[in-house]
Amino acid sequence: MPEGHTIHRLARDLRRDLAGQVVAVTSPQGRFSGGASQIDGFRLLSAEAYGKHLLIDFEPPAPDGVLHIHLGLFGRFTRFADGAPSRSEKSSIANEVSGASSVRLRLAAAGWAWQLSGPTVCAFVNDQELRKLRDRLGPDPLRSNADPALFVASVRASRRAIGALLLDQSIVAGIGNVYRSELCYRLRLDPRTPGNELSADEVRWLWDDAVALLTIGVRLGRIVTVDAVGDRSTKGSGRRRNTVADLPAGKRVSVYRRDHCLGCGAEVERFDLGNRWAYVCPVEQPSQS
DNA sequence: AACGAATGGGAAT
DNA sequence: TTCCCCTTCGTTC
Repeated sequence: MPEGHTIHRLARDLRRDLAGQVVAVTSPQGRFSGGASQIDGFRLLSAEAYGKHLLIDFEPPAPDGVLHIHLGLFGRFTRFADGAPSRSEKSSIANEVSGASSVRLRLAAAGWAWQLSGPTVCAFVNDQELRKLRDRLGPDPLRSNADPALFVASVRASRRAIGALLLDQSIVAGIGNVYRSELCYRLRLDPRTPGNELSADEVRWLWDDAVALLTIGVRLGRIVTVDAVGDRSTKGSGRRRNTVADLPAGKRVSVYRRDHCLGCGAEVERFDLGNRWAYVCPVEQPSQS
């Protein structure tokens, strides 16, 4: 499910399956903004992620612009072999049979087909709209050319709570509700702390940890923010903890949606922060005031 | 069957 | 701030 790691992994997989191929683009649901036909039958060049946004490029003479997809909370891309829907896609099949497809977009090429359902955005956008989108996104920890100083400066200039800033895609692109609670926990930081009360080192630590966690998320295909047992990979910053291995369900996060803190067993507190639930361990993340 | 949540975000008020 | 959209899945009646 979709925080930045999901979209970057998806972009990688789409490139692997479809880059360089002529792709049949359709919208079984019929709700593709602008119409799928305008990019149907062109060669797919690349797929890239910027934060939680997925951008897909087609080779001219396809129209100028890119296919813009945002999964939102419910969106999902599913891969099928040889165009044959897999058995796990029962509901999708049932819907298609009944004539009420939930498939917003289908990308089909030799070997593989990908189907998108439930996205917030699926539209072909021109270069100007694309620029507008890029302009309202902050640095993405998963992009190698991202500038951490931008993140540090904007956080330290704001009186808003760090937990709200971490969800603001114009401050940092790609972090969602799980990572924000887990990042604050790992720094033993109350997410209600105003950004301007944090030291440059603390904010930089948040950035570096976001890079580490999101990278692991891409590799594993799921969010894991807890150190694997026996993992001693603390070289480098020393303070940095690197989560490298997958862990069993129930041991992958420390506080998010948990009743008790995985670290110390204290009862986890939950409160609204930026219109989403934030989770803290009141023992390990004591409030400042 | 009906309801509520869910790793999100934009538009309207 | 509040409302609304998107879909799936688990729980409750």
